[in-house]
Amino acid sequence: MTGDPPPAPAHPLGTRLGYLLKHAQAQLAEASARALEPYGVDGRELAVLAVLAADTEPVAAPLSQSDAAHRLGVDRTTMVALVDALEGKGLVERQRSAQDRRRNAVRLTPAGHDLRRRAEAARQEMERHFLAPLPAEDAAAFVRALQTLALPRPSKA
Amino acid sequence: MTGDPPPAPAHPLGTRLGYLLKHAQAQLAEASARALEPYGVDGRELAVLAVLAADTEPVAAPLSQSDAAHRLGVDRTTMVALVDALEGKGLVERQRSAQDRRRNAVRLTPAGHDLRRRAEAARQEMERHFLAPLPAEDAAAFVRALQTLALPRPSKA
DNA sequence: TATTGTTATACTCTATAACTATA
DNA sequence: TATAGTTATAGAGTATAACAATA
Repeated sequence: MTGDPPPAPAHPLGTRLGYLLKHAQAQLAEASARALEPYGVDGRELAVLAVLAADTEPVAAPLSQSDAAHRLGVDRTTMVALVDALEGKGLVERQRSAQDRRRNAVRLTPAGHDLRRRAEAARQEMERHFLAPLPAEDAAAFVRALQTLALPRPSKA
Repeated sequence: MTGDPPPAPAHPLGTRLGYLLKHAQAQLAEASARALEPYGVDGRELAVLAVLAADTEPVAAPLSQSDAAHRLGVDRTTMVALVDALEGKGLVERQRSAQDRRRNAVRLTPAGHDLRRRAEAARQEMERHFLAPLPAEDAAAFVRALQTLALPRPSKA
């Protein structure tokens, strides 16, 4: 009557979403650190460069630190240190806005544009490798599911 | 010739695995905190109770702090504070092992067993709700993919 | 010598509060 | 009054180093 017990999970915590997400992130963070190490930036710094590049390419007004912080989902006080680091590496420049002198226009330098392109390619390659244990369709479905779960949900409207 | 530009991603970072995993975890952490708040434990503490319960139910020797730390994937110094907290809440007991007096046998108290059962039910319900935006099959596939990606890979053998 | 539990310490990431200069 | 940038500070989480007790 008592059926076979379910195959004891090799990892007793392997069914807990919290544990799985935490460790998936840890694995990715390690791979990301390795992949970006030659470029002298970490994942968060590269994300800042990406955000700046995305809204700088047209003739549109460059982003302020607050703008960038908002798009990145971090506090504006966190962005200060981030921009400090990137500026110290010569990848971005601060410039007081003429229209509103409270704001710092943050722009990619030519070196910043160049590094961003190369580091982004490395990141994409790293992500491909990270997802490689999954069949291509599963990998795509995984990313879609993550987007559904991670991006703001309209439920609490 | 130039086809329509790809629908600008509402989130410019919504295709970055690092960003998605980080935010998915943040969403889950929030939901977890809410769900477990009535029980007075957080997700990590509940995971400790689960690990202890899994290996205590048979007559097997109870786990030491090191054992528990290893199964949880945390440092043994981290486990000290975790057991301190759980002991302070009356959910576990430390007992010097008679066979090896260096080791602390950590056991669930009756209150610990009871709370673990109830809090685990709440956690499972929380996870169901968290995954609810996904069709059932996608949710199952997502968890399987996470297991593949999060649990140790034999690649570096 | 090696291991367990422990403490002290330090480091990362990030948020809050308060200040300044501008608006 | 409100906002942008900045600084100082504090908290969470976790790791490393060193020590005592035990093997």
